[in-house]
Formats: sequence, structure tokens, C-alpha cells
Amino acid sequence: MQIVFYLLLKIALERQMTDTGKARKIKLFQELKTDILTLGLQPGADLDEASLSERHGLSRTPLREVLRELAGEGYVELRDNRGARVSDMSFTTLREFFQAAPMIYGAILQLAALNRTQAQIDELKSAQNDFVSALRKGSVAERTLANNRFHELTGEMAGNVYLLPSFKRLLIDHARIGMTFYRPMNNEMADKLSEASLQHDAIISAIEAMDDQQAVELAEKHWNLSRGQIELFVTPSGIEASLGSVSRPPKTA
Amino acid sequence: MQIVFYLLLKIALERQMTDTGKARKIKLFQELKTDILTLGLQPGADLDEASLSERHGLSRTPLREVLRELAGEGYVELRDNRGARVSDMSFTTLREFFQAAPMIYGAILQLAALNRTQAQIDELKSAQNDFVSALRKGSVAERTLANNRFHELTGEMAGNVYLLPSFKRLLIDHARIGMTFYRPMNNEMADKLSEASLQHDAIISAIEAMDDQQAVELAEKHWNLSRGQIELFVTPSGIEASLGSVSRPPKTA
DNA sequence: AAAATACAATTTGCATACAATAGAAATTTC
DNA sequence: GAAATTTCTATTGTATGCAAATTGTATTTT
Repeated sequence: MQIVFYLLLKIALERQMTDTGKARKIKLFQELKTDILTLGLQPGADLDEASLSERHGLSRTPLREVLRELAGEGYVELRDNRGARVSDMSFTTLREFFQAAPMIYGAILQLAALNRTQAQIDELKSAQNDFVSALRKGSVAERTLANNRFHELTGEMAGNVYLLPSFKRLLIDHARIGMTFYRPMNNEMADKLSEASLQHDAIISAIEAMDDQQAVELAEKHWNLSRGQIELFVTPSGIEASLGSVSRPPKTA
Repeated sequence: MQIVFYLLLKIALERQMTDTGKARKIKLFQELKTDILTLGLQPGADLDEASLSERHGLSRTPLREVLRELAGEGYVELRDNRGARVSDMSFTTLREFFQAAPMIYGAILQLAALNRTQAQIDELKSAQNDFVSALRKGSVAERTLANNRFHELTGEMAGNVYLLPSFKRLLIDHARIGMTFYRPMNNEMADKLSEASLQHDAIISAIEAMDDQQAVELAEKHWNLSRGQIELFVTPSGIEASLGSVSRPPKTA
């Protein structure tokens, strides 16, 4: 009987430590982020407050605050008297993405090389290890998240509060676009993935050596590789069979 | 007697139209923004939820949501279990500001020239009119806000969701720094203000002509002018009197 | 008297209840 | 039967009360 009480007490204490309101809030925050980054929640998807709050054991008040914070970082969009929805992507935004990314990425890596601390270097190396093992044996989502984490760290290293908002916004959509091309469909795409990993190593070296010019060059190379991956996915080599061989459902209505 | 009832009804209806919850929320949002931009609320100032909500006739729940949104745009910072405070500025952030601003400003004006619509041009001209009249007969805060509005419009013209977050963040601190140098203390500073106004006109012309290269050049010139104004304020010409002539209070404690 | 601790007051965080709004469904009108 | 209007339902927005946490103050201890 005493043991039962002891167990109950222990559970209660652990609950207080690990499952307090704040912890649930942070957990929800992270889960929504990763779900959005990995397309578990697709662009444009509606987020229902009631079901979300119930599913995560939070009342709607703190949930709504989480949604506001996510909106601030660009993960979701809020519509008046309508639900929140996952930030949308379109041809237009894709074009804007290609316009903005090279410049910001270059600036971030340059500043990272100039401002990094040793502790940050160690973190970056650790993140790169995770990325490599994700490439070897991880899922598409794990690869995307590991790559995202690597670049987030370079953003922290740059340590410029004015550049960071745009950089983070870019990383969100880079991850979502990447969810397609981190699913290699032929040898060419797989090769580019390992090349990306090698570039990460080079980026780490440049940053550690505080060689900002080298960092800028690597940023451009890394961006071009990424760009090539996207193009490979968007414009694949043509299908050999004629279109007539694709079965179509008969017209019924 | 009937007239009294009519008036009461009218007031009630108007109240519903103009002073509904949402309107109060938007108003609070705007007021906090302008107060922060014009240093009515100084960097680092604590924001008390209770007094703010009472003063604006809103309960704490929507107020807290407003604070979250302001935090997302970089106006305030939220600390756990502590109050929100106005985003701080320091030597470090000032340095970061000078690093990031030229690049972003150039990119924004270039894209503005490429993407602007005629309606936006008209708005920009109107904003420039307001700026000119603020220079002639407005307060320091009015000048700052008018200048801020002008540049916000160029940001809208650029229409790039990835660049906008950083640009807006820069504008916040540019306005706050500007609150010092839009208080001209000698002829040299006053001259630079009218020069800024002329540059605005040139910027409008370049954007209207969709001359993006010209827009980039003007962005650099405009930035250099702004930089010069800041330097004039930070490092003024020395005081002629000797330090000994400055009266000091006698040591009492 | 200085440091540490306990307590009280203030402030933030969360849950619930209620109000307002938007979208869908049903009814009426032509 | 189609269009417009009204009613209803589902969902978002706000207010209030209470719980948790922080900070400042008073008390105790050394």
C-alpha cells in the first residue's frame, strides 16, 4: 500500500517537473514547427483551435498565444475571425524565394565567420554529424530537419538581429521545398546530397578559420547546388512512354 | 423623451460600429507601435499588462495577444513570467544595424522599382507630401513617423515576403535612432533634412521609371546621408567652454 | 550587523464561460 | 425552381477568476 502512494507521489512530482503548462506549450510549439517544416502540415492547411488545444492538453488561451508566436516567425498566417493556416507557398513566393535567398545566405555565412564562438563551432560540428547520419539512415523528414538545424546554427553565429528574421523565414520554405528534393529519385540527386554534406564540412572549416570571404564563396556554391537540386526535381528528364499510355478514367459525368 | 431614446440608440449603434473589441485591439496595436517608434516608450521600458489593459479598455487576454504580435515584428521582447519590454538598443545592436541596413535597403528599393504598381506610386507620393509638410511644420515625432511611412511603402512595393521581416525590423530602429537626428540642432543638420527630402523625390522618380539600377544607387546615397546624420549627432563638434566652468553640485553625503 | 530564510504582495500564466462572427442550412419570396 | 433572406451551427474573440511564479520585505539566525 505504501508503495502505491510512493508511486503516485513520484508520478505527481514528475508531472509537475516535466509536464507543467510551460513544457506543454514549448512542446506544442516545437511540434507545430517540425510538422510544418516536414510538410506533415501542408502549406495552406487550416489549424483548428479546439482540436489542437484538446490534442495537446492545453486550453485555447495559451494555444492562441503559440499561434501568434508562430505567425511572427512566418510559420502560419492569422486571418480575422477565421482559423490560423499554415503559410502558403505559390509560384510567386517561390520566385521571391529565389530572389532573396542568395543575398541573405551570403551575408549570414560571412557574419558567422566573423562572429562565431568556439562553443558554436562545436555545436555546428555536432549538427553536421547528425546530418551525415540522417543522410545515411534517416527518413526524408529527418534529413530535412538536420539540414535545417545546421543552417539555423549558422544564423545564430551571425548574431545579427536584423538579418535573422528574414533568414529564418527563408529557412522555413527552404526546408519545405527541400522535403521534395531530399527524397532522391535517381543517382544524380543522391550524388548532390553527398556533395551538400561535403560543402557543409567546408563551411565549417571556413567559419572556424574566420575566413569570411571563403564563407561567402561557399554560401554561393551551396546555394547553387540547392538551386540545381530544385531544378532537377521541378524539371525532370522526360518520361519515355507516350502520353497515350497513361490510363485515364472514362468520362462518366 | 423619444429624442432621448433615439440618441441613446444612436450612441449604442455607433459604439458597436466604431468601438468594438477588434477596433480597440487595432488601436492599441497602432498606439504601441507609434509610441515605440517615437520613443514615447523607451527601449528597455517595461510594459505592465494590468495597467495597459485597463488604460485601453481591453481585458488582459487580447492585450497579451497584441504583445505577442508586436514581439513577432520586433517591437517588444517577451520574457517568461516577466513582463514584456520594449526592444532594447545597445552598441552591439547599433553595430549590427549598420552592417545589415545598406544591403537590405538596396535590395528593397531595387525590387520596389521592378514590382511597383501605379496605385502604390500614388500612395508613395502622398506619403512624401506628408513628409515634406512634417519637415516644415511638424514635430520631431511627426517627421520621424512620416519618414517611416515613406520607407514602409517602399517595402510594400518590393513585395518580397522573405526580405520584408528584416526590412521592417530595420525600420523600427531607424526610426528610433532618427528621433534624435530629426531634431536638427544646427544648420548643417537642417540642410541634410531637406536633402533627404530631395532624395525621396529622386527615389520616387526612379521607382516610377522602373529604373532598378538607379534605385539601388539612390538607396546607397540615401543610406550614406542617414549615416552622416547619425554621425553628426553622435560626434558633435566640441564644446568651447572648459570643463571647469560646468557647475557641479557640492558633495553632501 | 550581515546573511539567509520565510513570508507577503504583485504580476504573469492558464482554464473556463460567455459573446460575437462567419459559413452553412433552411426557409421564404418572387 | 432560383434567388434572396433568415435561422442555425460551428468557430473565433473576449472577459473573468484562479493558479503559479517572481520580487521585494520582514524576520530570524549566526
